[in-house]
Amino acid sequence: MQNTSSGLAPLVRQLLNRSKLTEEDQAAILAMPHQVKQIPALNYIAREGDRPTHSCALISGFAVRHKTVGAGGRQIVNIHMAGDMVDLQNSLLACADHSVQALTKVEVALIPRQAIEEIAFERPAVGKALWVDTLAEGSIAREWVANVGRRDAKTRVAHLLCEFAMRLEAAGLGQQCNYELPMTQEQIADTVGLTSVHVNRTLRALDTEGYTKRSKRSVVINDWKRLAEVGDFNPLYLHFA
Amino acid sequence: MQNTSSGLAPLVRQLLNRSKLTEEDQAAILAMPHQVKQIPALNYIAREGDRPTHSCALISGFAVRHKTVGAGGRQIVNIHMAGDMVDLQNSLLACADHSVQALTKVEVALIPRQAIEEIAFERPAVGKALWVDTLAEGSIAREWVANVGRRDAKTRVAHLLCEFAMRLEAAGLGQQCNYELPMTQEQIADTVGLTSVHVNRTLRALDTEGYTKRSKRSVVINDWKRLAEVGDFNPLYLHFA
DNA sequence: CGTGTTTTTGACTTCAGTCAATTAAAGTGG
DNA sequence: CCACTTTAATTGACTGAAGTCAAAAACACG
Repeated sequence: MQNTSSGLAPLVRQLLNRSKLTEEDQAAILAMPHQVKQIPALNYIAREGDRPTHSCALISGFAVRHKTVGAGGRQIVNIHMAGDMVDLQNSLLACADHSVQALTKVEVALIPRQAIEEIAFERPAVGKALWVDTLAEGSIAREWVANVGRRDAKTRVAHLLCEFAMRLEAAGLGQQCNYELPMTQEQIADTVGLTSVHVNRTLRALDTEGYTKRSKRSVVINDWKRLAEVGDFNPLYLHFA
Repeated sequence: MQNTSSGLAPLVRQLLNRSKLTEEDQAAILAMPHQVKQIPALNYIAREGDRPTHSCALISGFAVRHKTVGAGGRQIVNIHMAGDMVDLQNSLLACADHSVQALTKVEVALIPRQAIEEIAFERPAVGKALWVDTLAEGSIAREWVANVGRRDAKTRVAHLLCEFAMRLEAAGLGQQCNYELPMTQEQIADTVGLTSVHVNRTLRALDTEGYTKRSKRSVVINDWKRLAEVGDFNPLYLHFA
């Protein structure tokens, strides 16, 4: 398998956003055994209750992790893009406590659990990079707790737009101030803990007040600083080196 | 340092809730260099923006991690009890994105960052246990996103009471259906994303409707199953083995 | 005891949800 | 390429859960 053609190249790219890795370490990651799989939009990559045997890295497309609550609602608890490990969570822990769903058509690399554990402990730098990614993911989840717990609708939505912008750019998938948001307003609602109707009104307000310019799914951020301000957005929690 | 008297005994106990560790591995954890420190209630163990040089395991008492949002509110994003690693997060990542505050008088063990990294890679079982704990913590954060994002007040509060009950019992610090909740109603409010007034009304309602019996800070759960039901509580996400 | 939290309660407000209908966009098959 | 469906976005009128403000009661503690 040639390095640059490995399906795991996006994973390496993302890990480098938070950790240093030698050429050798990078090559070792690229050389991990894996199987590429296509998944159509809205299909499930994993389901709550699964006991997965493989870890899964996103090669292209977008996916979310979500939970279903008793009252029938759903809450999106993570958004994933190319290069993200989608379920280290599901791999080291015995049982999935949430589902992973493709938002768009998606390509994933399935990596045997064993291979992840081996590389993590044979190559400490790689192990540490994966661990750091796990921590960063936890950090993002905590920021989301604060976002849905203590911010009003406008701030919440603006915050999401900012986070997505920065992560996209870090993943090399778009520009921070001009990108495609691959989500319906209903999916945004399930992410920020609002209803789709209110998300609609809020997005509209952000447009009207000149923070953004949207058409279809495309988002143009007119003034990053101003949007970051209404969104109470401080990128520290993303832990990009 | 004798094993049973090591300040790190609670840490080992907690790790065993999610991972298997040989006697040898356990001894190695207990033997990590560390310094015990007392911290009075409400003091800070770490502050947002710190660049910590030590990791910190809780030996006794309770602590929270919280974030401050622009509008002046605060959101508690984690609750910690004896045996929890309070800031692996802060230790492997460069910069703390939240503060850690003692809820009660607290004893912590400060462990040099280096020592954590060494043991993690010299003893894969220990490294994996720490990693699993990191993942479990992320899992709890995700459940909190769902709790705050998609559940109503009564459900949220009941869920918190259930989570606390289970974690206390797992940590060997109390009984699942009869424990002391070391938080004011205002702190509960900052945890579940409500106001203290509404938390008061909600706790009262749970009492009136017979789910719980409270006096001061003590909580008695009359019927676990019923409370878990209104709280939409499924302990899977805690990932106790 | 007195002072300062914490808990409780009541009256009123508001932000976001609900319900329902309309418009716009994106597919689909002939 | 056009009628036909389906999904997504938008808008308006009304509701309701939780927030705000303010004051009283109950504790906790030096």
